[in-house]
Amino acid sequence: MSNFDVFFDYIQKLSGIMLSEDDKRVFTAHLKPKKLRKRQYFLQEGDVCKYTGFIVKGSARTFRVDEKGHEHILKLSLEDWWLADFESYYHLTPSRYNIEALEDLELLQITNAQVEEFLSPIPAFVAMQEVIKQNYAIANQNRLQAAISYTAEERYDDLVTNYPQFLQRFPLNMIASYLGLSPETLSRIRKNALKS
Amino acid sequence: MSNFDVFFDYIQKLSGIMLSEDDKRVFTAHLKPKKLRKRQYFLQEGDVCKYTGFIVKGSARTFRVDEKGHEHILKLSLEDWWLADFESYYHLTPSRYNIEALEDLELLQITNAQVEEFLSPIPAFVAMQEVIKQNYAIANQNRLQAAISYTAEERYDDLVTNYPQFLQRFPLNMIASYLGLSPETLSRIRKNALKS
DNA sequence: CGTCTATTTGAATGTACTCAAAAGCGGTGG
DNA sequence: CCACCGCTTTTGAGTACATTCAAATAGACG
Repeated sequence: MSNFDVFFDYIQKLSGIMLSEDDKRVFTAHLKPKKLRKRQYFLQEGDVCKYTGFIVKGSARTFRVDEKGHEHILKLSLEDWWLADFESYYHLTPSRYNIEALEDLELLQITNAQVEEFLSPIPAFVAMQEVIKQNYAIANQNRLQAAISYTAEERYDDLVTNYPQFLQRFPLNMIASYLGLSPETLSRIRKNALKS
Repeated sequence: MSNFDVFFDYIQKLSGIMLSEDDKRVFTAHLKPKKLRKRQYFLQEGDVCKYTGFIVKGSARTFRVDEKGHEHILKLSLEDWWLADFESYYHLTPSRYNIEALEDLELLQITNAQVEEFLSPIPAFVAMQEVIKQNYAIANQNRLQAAISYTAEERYDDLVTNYPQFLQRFPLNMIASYLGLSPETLSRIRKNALKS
């Protein structure tokens, strides 16, 4: 199955609308396949995030570096997600974030201008966008809720329940940063969790 | 200026599209004015959030009660925001949140089904929704970033800078909960801030 | 096998929390 | 108009949880 077939499946499933051959030709004409090797950067702090990329294969992290030089992971991304700093992407402002491939990445990427011009006329694409934005808003709200009112241990349990695949795919120090914890604290939480 | 005029101004400004008299008639026909007194609930935990309400006047808080009986404020809302638990609203599932008026509220409310049927054909409304969802996603991402990687003091400074109106309108114990802090800690942070 | 990185463990520190109580403030009724 | 009541905010003391720093162990990769 080609990269585009993966994408066609995804959009049809999410939108509930079948794509015509014409639709598919529009996508193949404008979505640009791109490969990144592990540790390569999709976006660097200070640059404008011109593209959003659909992840066909691989994984990435979006992180910020604070004044003390500590990295904080805001987002971990896997297959079937769109990769971008959306603030920078929509507003075309310099990004405060870095996006780095954690595994070799295969993307289908496109600019917002191209989306507006070529993809927005396709109903399945518009419907897909709706669903994505809804899911994204809900997921963020839940994570925010967890960050504000849960203890470190509850946040970890939440991750184990809701995103078990993260533990398969990402090293623990990345998970720790994603949860807003030091690696040592996560290690101790996991040790305790074994007992119960 | 009537409640609807406030809304018409808002939607025209956000969408960049003028409303026709026909458009306005659709809105007045389907957006239902609703008043809530201070301390009344717009939504109770366990209920489905059937309506979203445009806030013409007043303020509200969205909060969760944990097992220990502690309240955690997820969102503080003022004029020109839409009030709802969007997870419950879109999926029609029971909500985990309560939404309570902190000041007398004047709303224009509507169900998602009505939006789909009557409002979605109006281009200005669709454009407005786009902008709102984008802003909401960006704001949530920034807050998440702050919650994960900022200290309590940095989060407070952030609020002072980005949402100074919150300090005018909400009591400090609400602000504390919104920042994920105990009221005592916020009090001490503010005392320290005076020195510098 | 050796090097580099990730993970775990230990000890000391720090930040924010809890509990308790005092002070401040606003509204209400006498 | 003032006294009282309820609620918010502040202050103090002790505690808990997570962090930092340092070092040891374990794993992955060439």
